[in-house]
Amino acid sequence: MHKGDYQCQEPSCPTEVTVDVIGGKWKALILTFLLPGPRRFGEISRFLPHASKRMLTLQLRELEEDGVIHREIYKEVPPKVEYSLTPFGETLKPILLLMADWGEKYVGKKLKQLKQVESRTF
Amino acid sequence: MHKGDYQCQEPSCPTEVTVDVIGGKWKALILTFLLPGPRRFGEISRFLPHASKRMLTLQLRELEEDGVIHREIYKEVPPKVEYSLTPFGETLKPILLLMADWGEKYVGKKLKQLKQVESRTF
DNA sequence: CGGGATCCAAAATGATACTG
DNA sequence: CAGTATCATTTTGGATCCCG
Repeated sequence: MHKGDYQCQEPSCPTEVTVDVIGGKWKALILTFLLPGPRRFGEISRFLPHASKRMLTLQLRELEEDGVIHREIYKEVPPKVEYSLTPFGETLKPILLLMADWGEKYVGKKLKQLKQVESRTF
Repeated sequence: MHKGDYQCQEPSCPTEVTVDVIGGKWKALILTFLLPGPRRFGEISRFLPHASKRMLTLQLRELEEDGVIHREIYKEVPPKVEYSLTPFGETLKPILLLMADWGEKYVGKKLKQLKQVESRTF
């Protein structure tokens, strides 16, 4: 069978493609946040208080380049920019929902684990 | 509704938990590779030729700490170490399969995109 | 408001040598 | 074979200032 001899040579490895698109530090979070509908930059920023504006911008640009989100600029003063999932981006929905589900189920486990690490320092 | 006011404060944000577990550079790849059954360190390494032994070790340790993989050491000479999914790790299977499916569908798109970037340099 | 540009600190990763 | 240790380098990320 030699199934073990298959090499994951980017970028032709399927899982690697997906990781490349949604694997960034904040990408899955951003995309999940966009699932219900368009969001302004400030909304995303407030949703992810630990991400700097700079990082957010960088991640949003990459998502845009990959064609999963759309950036709509309203010519107003002050400026207004809305981000939304493209039809292509919508195809990620099943993965994003599954990730949210799994995480919700195991938030407790993760919290307990972090507590143990904390207590080690004392 | 104010749904936009929800803040993703780690580690209690569901999606963030999932990203934390499978979001590492090689983690999704490793876990997917382990789906069919146990694998030796060398097999994983050959599957991911772009990952250094050092990185592989680090990622495997983290996956082990998160309880998604098990490390079985056989007291032999030369040493033999097998990695396998734990029952907990198996719960990630739906996500991993979906990620592989999605990637397979859009490998072409990604390749085309990379070609465009290449041609820009000329 | 939604960024871009720049500089710098810190973290992630690579390269290499060594080991039970 | 399956790592560990150390050092060099690259990549990320934060802080700050500026701008339309």
